[in-house]
Amino acid sequence: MKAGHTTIYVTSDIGLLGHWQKAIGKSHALAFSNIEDFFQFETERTVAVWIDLSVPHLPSWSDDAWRNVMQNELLRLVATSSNPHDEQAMAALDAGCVAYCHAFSNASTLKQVKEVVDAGQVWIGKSLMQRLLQNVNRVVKTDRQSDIAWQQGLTQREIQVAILAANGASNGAIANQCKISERTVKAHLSAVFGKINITDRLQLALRVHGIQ
Amino acid sequence: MKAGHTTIYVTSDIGLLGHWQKAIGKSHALAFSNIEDFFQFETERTVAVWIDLSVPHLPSWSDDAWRNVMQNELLRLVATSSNPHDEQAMAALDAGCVAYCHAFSNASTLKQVKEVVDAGQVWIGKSLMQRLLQNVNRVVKTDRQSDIAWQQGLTQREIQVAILAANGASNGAIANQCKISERTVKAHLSAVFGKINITDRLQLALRVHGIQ
DNA sequence: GCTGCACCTGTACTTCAGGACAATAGGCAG
DNA sequence: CTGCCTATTGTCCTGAAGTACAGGTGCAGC
Repeated sequence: MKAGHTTIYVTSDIGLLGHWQKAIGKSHALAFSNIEDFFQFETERTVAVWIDLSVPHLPSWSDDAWRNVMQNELLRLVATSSNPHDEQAMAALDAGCVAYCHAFSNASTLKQVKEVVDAGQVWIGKSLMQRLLQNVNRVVKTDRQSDIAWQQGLTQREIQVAILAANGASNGAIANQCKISERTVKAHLSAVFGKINITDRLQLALRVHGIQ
Repeated sequence: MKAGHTTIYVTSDIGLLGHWQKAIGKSHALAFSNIEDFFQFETERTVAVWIDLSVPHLPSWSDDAWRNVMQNELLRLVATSSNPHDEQAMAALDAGCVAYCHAFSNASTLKQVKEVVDAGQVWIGKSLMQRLLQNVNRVVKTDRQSDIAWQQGLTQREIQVAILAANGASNGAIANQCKISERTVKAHLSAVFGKINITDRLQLALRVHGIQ
């Protein structure tokens, strides 16, 4: 096995350190038991940094200490947690970490993470990936769903008129656009109001645009 | 090197097939040059399927053919593209693929993808990861920004009244809640309308809630 | 002390939204 | 054929929204 990058382990858990050294490697590796020591560290070559997020006095990801670390092109951070959950993972990755995994993952998984990180890529688990994709979809789907939820039971014409009204068009403007009389517009809107149980076009706008 | 899972290559590009066979392996591997043949395939053991998204007649991800494939626990799909971009990647991953990479990635990268997939994890590149995280953040950040943009130049009271009005409260209701007269509510709203150059509370609602 | 600003209130008026009551016409299923 | 639904339009009326004009208070800065 080739030397790979220098590795730094940051943990105050002596058992975890042993686990890492066994799985990932001991040579070319440094170990820090507190985060301040790591922040002092300087390097001239690429370094993979394995951080146990349980380490004491870990600053917030928005802290300046992290900003400096993340701006250093030579440092690649691997966040690990003994109690992993998606929020923590997303925060870590968003801050700039290139991997997130269970601190006590089995040796082959840890080795794999190391290889992926050494190759300049990122590593995340399956469940986290699904979570991320869900978020992407939610942006689209919530929009799409609120475009259809309120329409239940409405006729095509009613929907058309409702959308225009919900976007700020006056009855007269809607009448012009739909080539019908203003009276008819009122009729359609009244029908809509009754069906979805509201009383005016502002409520309609809130429904149509998915507010409340 | 251990046998790993069976591998299936789906591509009509003979050069790509050679590249894959060289990088990932030829033994325990099948090759299909068209997608229909793959859809016919049945297995009793876990199979990693490398799909060249340039293959002809590739159905949409929402197609029933894919639904069957994705529901099969034994099949792990690796999507590859000769012209990769984030939209395609997200669509593929969302559909259920467990990896997405450049079809002609170098041998070590392809091998790494294989290992990650064999380990039951997912593999994505760095830029795509950042894209996913951006989406997560956008959900929060856009909401927050549209909460302040329209407030420029308004007094505290005006903002308070505007928010209530934008959420559907009548002038009378706002008056009660703010312990002021209905006339004053009108005055505040008129001031707001003038300052942000609109004419009625529905426009206000659209602005406040970041529509248009 | 004057000035500007935020905040508050009143009367009067115009405009528009929405409800009540009513009617006509075409399409479609039983 | 008849009842039901959709779409259309009409008039009358009420009430809310918004504007115009006019005026009150308290507070901070010059």
